[in-house]
Amino acid sequence: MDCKFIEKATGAIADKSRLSILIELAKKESLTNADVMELVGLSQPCVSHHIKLLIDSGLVNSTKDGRTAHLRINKEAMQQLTSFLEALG
Amino acid sequence: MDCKFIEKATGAIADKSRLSILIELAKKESLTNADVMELVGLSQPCVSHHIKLLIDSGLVNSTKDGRTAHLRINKEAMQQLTSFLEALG
DNA sequence: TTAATCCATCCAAACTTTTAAATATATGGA
DNA sequence: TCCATATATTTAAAAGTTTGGATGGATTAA
Repeated sequence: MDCKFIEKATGAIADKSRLSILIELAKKESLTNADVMELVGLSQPCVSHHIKLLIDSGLVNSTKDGRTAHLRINKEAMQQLTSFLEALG
Repeated sequence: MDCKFIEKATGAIADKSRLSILIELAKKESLTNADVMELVGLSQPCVSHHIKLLIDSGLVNSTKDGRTAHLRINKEAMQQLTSFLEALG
């Protein structure tokens, strides 16, 4: 039972902006930082910080294509979180 | 899609002490504040505060029996959270 | 009724998170 | 090379969270 992962993952989700990002990623498969800026209406450094948090939590992956970073949901991590919470209920 | 509930619920889980409480509640069915104090090793006011947060999130229910409060997992809420996260992955 | 128990609330200190301005780094195109 | 674009980092302020001491209300026991 990796509680540290659960804490980080739930903490990453527990914010209006980051939750919007995750919901959008579930629909769109991939987003750039610029897409996220438009989505959440925050400054570029702030968006960059939220994205870093999501990546650090393990729930999101980033791959760089030239100067553009593409975000995706990490389905395995999301599945791991879901299974854990399912076991609590 | 009730984002406010998801934010509150994940925020409630995203803490070492509260996560311990939820894990214990999944095992033991019911706990008193005194049980929780022993479990997490924090002061009574602090435990009371964490429990309030869990109740406010909807993930935990409290019923009072005399002066003793008994906590339980709210399985419906936990299920709702789990379904939401499953849909993200 | 008095004392003890269980929990909630108020307060304040320590710590963490959220946010943006300024700045830095890295890539791509002229 | 030089400039524009995309993202990251640094710094700092404002807001929020975590924690415990003191205190209060309600209930039970003596």
